[in-house]
Amino acid sequence: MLYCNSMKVMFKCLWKNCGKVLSTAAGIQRHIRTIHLGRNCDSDCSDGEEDFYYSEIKLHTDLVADGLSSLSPVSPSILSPGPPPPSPLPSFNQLSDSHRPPQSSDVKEPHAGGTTPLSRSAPSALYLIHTDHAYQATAPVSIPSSSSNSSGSACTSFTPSNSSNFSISWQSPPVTFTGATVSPSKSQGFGEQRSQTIAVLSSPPRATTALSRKVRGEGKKCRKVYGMENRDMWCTACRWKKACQRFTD
DNA sequence: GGTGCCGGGTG
DNA sequence: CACCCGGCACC
Ligand SMILES: [Zn+2]
Repeated sequence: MLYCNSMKVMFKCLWKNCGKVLSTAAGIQRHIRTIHLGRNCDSDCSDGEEDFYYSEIKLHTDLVADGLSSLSPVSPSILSPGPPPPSPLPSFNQLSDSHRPPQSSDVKEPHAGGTTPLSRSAPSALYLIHTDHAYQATAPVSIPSSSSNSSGSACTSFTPSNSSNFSISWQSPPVTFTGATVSPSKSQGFGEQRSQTIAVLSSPPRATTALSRKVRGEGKKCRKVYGMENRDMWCTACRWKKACQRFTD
């Protein structure tokens, strides 16, 4: 067994890019009420909604310097409603801001080469890094050059309208290989080359799942947080079955 | 089977 | 545009 004498409980805001960490539950609740929910209630008019927007994290005070490997976010709905332990512990908010490799200047991740499948297993280790938008842009930025226009404009103008979000959405190309060019002429005569073992031989079974479909986000989204019965509390994107825009992880 | 969400549909 | 849903990959 470990001698985990010194353990600390913090509360992390789950709102979009906030990531604020406070040491008391009352503090994070007030933060969420005033900042995100926009309520100017004085103290205790909590209808419990702000409980959805933060999570409790435990961390050892020893390992906090380098490890940060023992952080287990648990749902705050079961935490004791009693008064939180009075331990201010300030200046702990952005602990992981200077923890990035100095190489990535603009791009989200270094992401070597184009053809490496980048089999990233056990992603929970770097979940705590909490980059601003470490999300979408898991695909190489090389235009697949399919359907090249007749005019020879080689340089692909990207039109960097807003540097906020550009979605490449590298979908797998339509590989519906049906054997040969189906000729719809019904009077083919007699040679109806019916079946010649239509085995789609050019479709790898595991077509790099990391790239094909954006590797679904980790954290809970509105649907799981609020539940089906509270659907009107979801964000609009979740209601329309689009990518959640409240809990972007 | 539940969940996140892309693509496509409707007004 | 807002809004909804089928279907799919992922747990
Ligand atoms: Zn949402």
